[in-house]
Amino acid sequence: MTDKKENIIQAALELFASEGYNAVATSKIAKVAGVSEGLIFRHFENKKGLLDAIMQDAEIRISQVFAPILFELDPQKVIQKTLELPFSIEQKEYNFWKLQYKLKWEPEYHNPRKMKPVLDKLEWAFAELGYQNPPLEAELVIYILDSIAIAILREGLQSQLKFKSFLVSKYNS
Amino acid sequence: MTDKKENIIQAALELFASEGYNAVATSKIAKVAGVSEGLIFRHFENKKGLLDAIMQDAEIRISQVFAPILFELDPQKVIQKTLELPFSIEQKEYNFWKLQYKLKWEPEYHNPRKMKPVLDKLEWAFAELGYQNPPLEAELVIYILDSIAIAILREGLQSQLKFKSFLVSKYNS
Amino acid sequence: MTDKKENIIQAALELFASEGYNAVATSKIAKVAGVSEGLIFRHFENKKGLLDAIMQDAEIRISQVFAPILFELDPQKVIQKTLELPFSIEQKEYNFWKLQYKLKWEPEYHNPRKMKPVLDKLEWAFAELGYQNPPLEAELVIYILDSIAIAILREGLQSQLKFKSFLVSKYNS
Amino acid sequence: MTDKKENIIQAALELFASEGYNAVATSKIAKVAGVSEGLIFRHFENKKGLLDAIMQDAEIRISQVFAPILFELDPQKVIQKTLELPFSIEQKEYNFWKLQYKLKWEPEYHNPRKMKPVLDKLEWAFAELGYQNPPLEAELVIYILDSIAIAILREGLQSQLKFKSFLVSKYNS
DNA sequence: TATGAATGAGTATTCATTCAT
DNA sequence: GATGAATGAATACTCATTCAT
Repeated sequence: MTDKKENIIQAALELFASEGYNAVATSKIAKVAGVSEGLIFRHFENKKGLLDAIMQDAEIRISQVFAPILFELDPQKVIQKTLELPFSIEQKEYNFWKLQYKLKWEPEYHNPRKMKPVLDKLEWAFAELGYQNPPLEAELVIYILDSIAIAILREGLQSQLKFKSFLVSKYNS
Repeated sequence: MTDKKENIIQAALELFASEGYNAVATSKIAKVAGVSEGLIFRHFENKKGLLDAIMQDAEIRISQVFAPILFELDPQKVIQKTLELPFSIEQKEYNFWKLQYKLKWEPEYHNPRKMKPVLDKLEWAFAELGYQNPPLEAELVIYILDSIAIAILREGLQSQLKFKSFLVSKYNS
Repeated sequence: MTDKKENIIQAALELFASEGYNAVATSKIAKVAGVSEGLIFRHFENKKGLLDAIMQDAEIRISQVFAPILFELDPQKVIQKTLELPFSIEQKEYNFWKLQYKLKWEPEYHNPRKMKPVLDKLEWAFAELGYQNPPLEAELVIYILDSIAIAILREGLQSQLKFKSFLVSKYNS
Repeated sequence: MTDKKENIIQAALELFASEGYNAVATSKIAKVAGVSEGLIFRHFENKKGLLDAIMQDAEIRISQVFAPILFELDPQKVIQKTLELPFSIEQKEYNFWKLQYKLKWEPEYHNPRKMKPVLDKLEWAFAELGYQNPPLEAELVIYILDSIAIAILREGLQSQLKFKSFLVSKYNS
């Protein structure tokens, strides 16, 4: 990928995340990316195509984040690693995740499939540990983590750190 | 409030909730409301003023939803009533709540103060019941309920009903 | 004329004079006049009708200003009284005169007929006093006075007072 | 400057001069200029920015008109050349000058500084020729010329030609 | 690949005017 | 006479997109 194309994607990610897809003009993306407006449309079919490209990148990044959990064989550690997920988001990835969460409201971009492997693994872990209702326990953990992730993205990591050990001990049988 | 002003608010609420504030043209609001576009600006200073009016109404509605919890004196019932909140959202209020959750990403409209009374009451309840960390328990419940509410708004009540008894029994000491 | 109608005319005169006819919204006139916007259109056919009414009033006021000159029999005094005209505009009439001068650019409102009597009288005076080219002398005086009046309206009387005696002595044979 | 940008300026100058800044819609400017309305706002920040661009061009044009007077060394000729100014306005520059005079009523655009050099030169000329009150004589000449220029712009050169020799002989000591 | 001028449909907003009360 | 809600056409301005270079 050329430098400029990458610039466009970075600028768009930043702007879409902070101001929202609709609120960002392609002219602004071009300015922030330091390229001509026309170039956006040479690299991407249209504005939506640019968003799609960003979201496609996402799938890969997300699966990389999940990999260590999926390869984990100790059920207790599966749960612990999952619980630690939101606390390990790097600052430079905030925009990326903000956009993911904002777009959850657009049916087109909300595909729960992305979480399915983690959900399954969690379910397996809870089953292994003898929990009564593994599927719901697993889903609940995801819910909790979503809310914490959103809070971190909005208010910063510090504000939520208190939950880290709290949750870990809560799920330590 | 005149009929037409109310029409505008209803149309705007519906459209803002489903398509997002920025994505909705005032001309569309007018058409859906069955009024002239100009009337929107006689009643509200500008498009944002219309959103503000909607969100101001919200504060009242929200406090009405919370009232029964705040007046509850039995700690166990406080928790139970709170847990039941998302499952009792009426269909006709979906738009209203969708908008609330979507706008959480706009700092201007996300004021956690709205939840503070419930949070305090929950904390009190957990303390009464001898939980080790009442503040975090309380906040965690809110997080869970937020996620469930969002899921209900997106996928319907049916998809989440399974959580109702699951949560109630989980918090039944 | 009712109070409110008069209010409208006063407000319109003030606003038209200071901001220009096109730049003033009828809603603003109504607000300044302290009446409903609808009332403007009950009293005047439309916005232009309001301007016309103002300009019709003008004709009368202007002829009153000119009367003392037209009745003067001493040619020297005719000239002197004319020269003193712009210096005797009362502050509260500034808006009125500003509007007159601004509208000179609209052919519809610039009618040189208004000045004709004064011009004729001046011409007669210059002829009486043996000037070589009375018509041009007369017209020149009007030109000078117009420029001075405009300067006074724009910058205040003080800035132009120096011209008063200068002109009087210049035309004192 | 591209062709189209120049077209816009020409169309705007023409329309602003004849109908007034506020009375001209940007859509009309675009139509007369033969460009899309959007282009106006690519080249100029907004409607006022277009006016500003026109008025900036003006400063240059005006100083070019004044140059021959400022370089003149014979005081008598300084006066004569000044007196001839309004009679030498070319027809194709009428719009330009109309706009200058119309905008004199907007404090933002009326800057007397533009005339200062000519005024100073005139004052010097009158002093050289032994006039009693050179500053006022100079200012008076400018006043007369303004009125004549306005009359020419409104009624055509023919109507005012009679003043040319009249004034020249008046100021020929 | 990259630019930047240009477009045309669309956007929020204003405004003169109407009308029921 | 007077109000104020309501309209619809117009206005300044924006934006995604195209295209010649």
